[in-house]
Amino acid sequence: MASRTIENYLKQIYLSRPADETQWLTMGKLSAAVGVTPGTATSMVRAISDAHLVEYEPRAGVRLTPAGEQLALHVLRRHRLIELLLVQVLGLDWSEVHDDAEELEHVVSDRLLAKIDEILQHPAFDPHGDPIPTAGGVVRRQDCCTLLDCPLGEPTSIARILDQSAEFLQYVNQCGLLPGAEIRVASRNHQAQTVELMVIKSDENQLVAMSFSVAEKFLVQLNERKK
Amino acid sequence: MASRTIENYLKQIYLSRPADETQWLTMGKLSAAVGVTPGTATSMVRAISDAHLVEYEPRAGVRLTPAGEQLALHVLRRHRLIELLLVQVLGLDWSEVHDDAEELEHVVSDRLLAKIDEILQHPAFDPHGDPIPTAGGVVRRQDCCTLLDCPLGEPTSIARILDQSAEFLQYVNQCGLLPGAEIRVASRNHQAQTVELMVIKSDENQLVAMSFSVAEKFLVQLNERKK
DNA sequence: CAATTAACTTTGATAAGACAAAGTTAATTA
DNA sequence: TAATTAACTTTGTCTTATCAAAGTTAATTG
Repeated sequence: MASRTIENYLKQIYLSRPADETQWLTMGKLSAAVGVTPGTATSMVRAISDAHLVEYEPRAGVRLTPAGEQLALHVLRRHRLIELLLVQVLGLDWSEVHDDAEELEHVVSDRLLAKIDEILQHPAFDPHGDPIPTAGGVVRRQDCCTLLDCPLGEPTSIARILDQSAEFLQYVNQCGLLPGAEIRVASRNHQAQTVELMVIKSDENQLVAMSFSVAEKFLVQLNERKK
Repeated sequence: MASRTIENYLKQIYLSRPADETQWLTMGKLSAAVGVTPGTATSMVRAISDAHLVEYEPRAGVRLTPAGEQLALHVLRRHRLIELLLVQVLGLDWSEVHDDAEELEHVVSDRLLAKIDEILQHPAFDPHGDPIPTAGGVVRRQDCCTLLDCPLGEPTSIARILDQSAEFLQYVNQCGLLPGAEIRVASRNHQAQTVELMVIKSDENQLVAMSFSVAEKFLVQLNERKK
């Protein structure tokens, strides 16, 4: 079995992988994501490569093998199911569950995870809108775009928050922009680098403004979202 | 903070400590309990002793300091609250929760533990009848005796199972001897080294026989048990 | 195209935690 | 009391994971 350290590296390699699948993840980005010095990342990646979980090309970077990706997705599945459990069953605030899940994801047994999955009725998304890989290691594709490139004026809803830091999620809470929230993007100002959007609530609507860099952290859905 | 290894040593020192508080726990027993070679136990105990969590007397053994005992009780509190959560909320069988709890006890944050405690409504006992130390590190005394030395003929009930192995607990399940079960000890045969007892069920009673060595693993209550 | 620089790798050292095997104590037996 | 033995400690080595600092590559810039 892969150590918790290796599980962490694989997860970060997966999460930080470049959009273009032919590209390598550079060691600089990986070491930053894992939180170790570049030299440490190099030697760990060499070891993980010996176990055929990643391909490593010196001075180019690192890339998951199919086996490594499966392992990464299992870790991610654990992480996201646990987050949902903490929110839905234990009643923790969704802005606070990330750190606990980060630890728990490495110790929860398959048996326990199956039970959690069952209790939550095989959910497809975690509290931040991140897709939960299936037990078979398949990620359902989400048809999403960010608040920067979605159509203006059309009613849509928040699907996913990409920044999981507690502070940011508390801001998201205040704005009422949690996954599922109904919104309409009112305008974009390229000079001011801001987006204005309407949050549609049952009682009253609310206008929210944010910078482009923040708007990028919100994904909105294009098609109907299942479950 | 104490490492997970140290937490484990402290927990085992607590659980294996001799009944007489002036006695030392020998290194042989400790190494067996932790599952390491004697030499490893010696060097770890030296390190833990440097941190003032235990007293160590070469060739005599080891004993918790007040600080070490508090830490041990916190680990035990986590373990037992987690076991109860897994049984009551996640619906796992009580014979299967020990191993998961063994891992989870080292990673659950104080915040999460407080939430678990709240959801379970501040329980006093885990599924095996083991007392859950309070957040302040106090263990409620149980007034118990084993099936070997409790009075004959009197109605009483099972309070606690001392053997937590899955196989044994499955046997306990079959006999219907879980904590809370109403029983009456019918007879003891010192020649055959067996105890016979009546398990009082709503529909019908059942006679169960077991050896002295197994009877010792059951504690029955003397006074009324709270909560 | 030489000099600079950013990114990466290598090297050497360290800490935690473990084992095997050799060495030591102290109790038991003869 | 000498020999034996069980229990414990010491010593040396290993693995995993880390850092700091020195060395290397390759891209950028003047």
